[in-house]
Amino acid sequence: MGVEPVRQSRELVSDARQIRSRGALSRALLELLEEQSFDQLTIRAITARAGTGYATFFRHYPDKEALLADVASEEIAGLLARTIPLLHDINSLESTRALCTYVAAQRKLWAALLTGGAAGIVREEFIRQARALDQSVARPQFWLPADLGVVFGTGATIDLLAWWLAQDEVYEAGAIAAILHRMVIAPLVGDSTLAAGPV
Amino acid sequence: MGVEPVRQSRELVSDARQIRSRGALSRALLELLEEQSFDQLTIRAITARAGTGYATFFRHYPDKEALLADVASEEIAGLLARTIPLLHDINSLESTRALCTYVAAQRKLWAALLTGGAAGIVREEFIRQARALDQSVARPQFWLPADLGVVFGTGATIDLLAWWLAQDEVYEAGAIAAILHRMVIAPLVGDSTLAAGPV
Amino acid sequence: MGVEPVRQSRELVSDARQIRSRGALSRALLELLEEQSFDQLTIRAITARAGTGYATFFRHYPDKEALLADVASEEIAGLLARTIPLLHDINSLESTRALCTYVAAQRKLWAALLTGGAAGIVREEFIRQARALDQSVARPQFWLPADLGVVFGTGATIDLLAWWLAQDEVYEAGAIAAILHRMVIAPLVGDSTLAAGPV
Amino acid sequence: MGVEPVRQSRELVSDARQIRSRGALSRALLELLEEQSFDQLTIRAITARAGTGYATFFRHYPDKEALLADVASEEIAGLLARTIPLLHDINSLESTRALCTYVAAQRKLWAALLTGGAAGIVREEFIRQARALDQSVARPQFWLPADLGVVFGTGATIDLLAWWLAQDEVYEAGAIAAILHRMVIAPLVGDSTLAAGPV
DNA sequence: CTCTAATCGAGACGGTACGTCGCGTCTTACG
DNA sequence: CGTAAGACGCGACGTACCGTCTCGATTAGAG
Repeated sequence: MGVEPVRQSRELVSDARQIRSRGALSRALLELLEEQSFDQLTIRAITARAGTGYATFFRHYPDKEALLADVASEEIAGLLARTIPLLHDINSLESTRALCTYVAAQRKLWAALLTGGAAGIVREEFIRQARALDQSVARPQFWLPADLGVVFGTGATIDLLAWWLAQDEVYEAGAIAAILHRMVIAPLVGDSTLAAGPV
Repeated sequence: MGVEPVRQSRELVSDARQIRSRGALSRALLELLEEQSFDQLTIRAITARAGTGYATFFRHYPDKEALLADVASEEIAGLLARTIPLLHDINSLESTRALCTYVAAQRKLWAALLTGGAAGIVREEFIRQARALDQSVARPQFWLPADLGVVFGTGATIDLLAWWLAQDEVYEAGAIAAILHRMVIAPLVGDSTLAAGPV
Repeated sequence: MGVEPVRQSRELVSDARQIRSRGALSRALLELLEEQSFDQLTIRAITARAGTGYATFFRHYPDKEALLADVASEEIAGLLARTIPLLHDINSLESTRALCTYVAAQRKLWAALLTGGAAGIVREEFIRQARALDQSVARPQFWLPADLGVVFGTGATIDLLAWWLAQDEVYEAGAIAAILHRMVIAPLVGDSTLAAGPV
Repeated sequence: MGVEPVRQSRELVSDARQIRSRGALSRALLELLEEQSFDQLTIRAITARAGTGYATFFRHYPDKEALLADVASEEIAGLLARTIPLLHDINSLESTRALCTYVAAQRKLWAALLTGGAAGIVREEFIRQARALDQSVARPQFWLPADLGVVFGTGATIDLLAWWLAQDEVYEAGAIAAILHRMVIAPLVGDSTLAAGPV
């Protein structure tokens, strides 16, 4: 009877109506996150903003968190995949600059995710995913516990990017990359030359 | 009628019963935060755990957040007061060690606040208070925006302490202080000797 | 677009598929009425039982009630046409026996209608139709309001038949006819001989 | 937490607020039953009419049926207690008249219960309760199955009373009692004199 | 025997009532 | 007569079913 199992993945949906509904809900969520915190955000408010029926929400997602995950999870994975390698690159400063440029290219999305009402949740999801990756890749220093390295590196990077995206006067990606590298990446990889030198 | 204006501050309370109720509620909150997230914590659960009447809660606090603030706000201010000066001390490593020792002395409280269900809120409150302090004191480097310095320094310190308190095998305060200094404090104050050298 | 006007009457349908769908829905309704009440019966359950698509239901009937009416209305009219004349027959006992024999011949159908989950609705439809007939035919006694005679006669007859059909050990049609005649028909037509005498 | 067990019985309630709420809900139910059927009656509509909050309904009754039972169950038992003895009284006509007078005295209540939207349910509850009573008391005739006697007697009596209460021009209790006695009671007890004679 | 239009299944959708839960206010009965 | 216990109005929750709608995929029956 009232089965209607929730579709798991975004791409497996072909029906045009479903695509429309999901798009509307995602857009509504990002819009509302600019105004209020994720916790005090109502599913009713999301569906109202999206222009869909209330029950339609549950035909796609079991709860608010699932919608956020659908919006953010892959983006987070994508960004993480570009962050972890920073620690091994020969020229880590150049790579850091590439990372910032990538974020700047999707500035609107990342501003919503990192400075909006879901910032805390997105931040935790970042760290959760980072910890789940093979930690051996993230062990740059013998005196630093690997897990702490991951938590510190990921958290500090997110904080720095979030601060950047929250500014009205836009710093250039290069400037932020320099700071990010000097404050976070270099201490992790032990790149003393750059860490100590001028920018 | 049902006027009963809520008492604003903790010290203005003299009645023995009020002190008892507030203590019970605070203790109940900290206990419950070890089990579940702050958001999904109900006032009914807090009062049940505290052994007080449901309505009694509202005679002391307007809502959950107020109770948390009452428990955490001053502690946060106290810890912050010990953190900011790190950036100006001649011997910042020594000061960092003092900070970690202080936290270790109140390990139970800080574990509840920094690793429990309210961790996110407490973290944000830390940063909020830090930003509100005179930022001039926190400008160690010309190439680093002052506000970003505060956000980065505070956030990274909290993350590091939270990670430490979440470990079962207890690292010594000195070891953590060394890491904290090398990863966060030194880069902020430009203490290149320590930052670059081995530990 | 979605015009597809609902067919009003049963006989105007020629397409084999429509006949099949309607038959399946009718059968499903009667089956389900043996298990639960008409009210708590959902259209989804009917179509599932019938093996038809959900929307197909609405291509034939505007709502649940219409399906029930399609199944029951003509049967009710047919039975009523055999009941009313009882009141004028010379030999009313013989006619009553004929009525019961007729019901027994369609026992399965009438058991579903009179003892199943739609019993109340079918009963009211009986009385509604009986009242709509010319009431002059039903005025056997000067001291009895005609409308009351119809209501009493129809209602009591239905109740008696329903009780009969609900019994596991099957009373013979003749025995029920005797009781029906003695308790309902005779008092209505003033047949004092039979009403007062022993059976 | 959300315990608040529903109070079972009407009299065990002492709190003035509960009494007020229950009264308002009962009154609202009876009012609305004059306008529409019980099934299509919404709990929201009942609470709206009663002027209470929606959730308050469930603090007193688990569902619509329970409210109806609270309103009707004892009244039904009371009326039944006056109906069954009719079959044994020496002077059954006199007793029948007393029954009708009793109903007339509470005309408003019984009109709501027997002619309103819950008529079918109330009727079934009448028969259910009657069947549950010791059936030996209701066996007046050897040729009539006891259970059928109960069903017929109760059902026919209710129908007759319902018809009476539905009339605008009010028949006198005595006139209805005469008809009820002649059509239902006399045939059941075999009182041939009255059944055949004039009124 | 084909081909065209009616009918079908499947099920997403906007609605709305359900019954539950927690909030914060206000009343009551009890100690 | 002050306080705990808890009833209340409110509103969001997640579920179920309604009746409408759009999709192809058959499949009948007219030509």
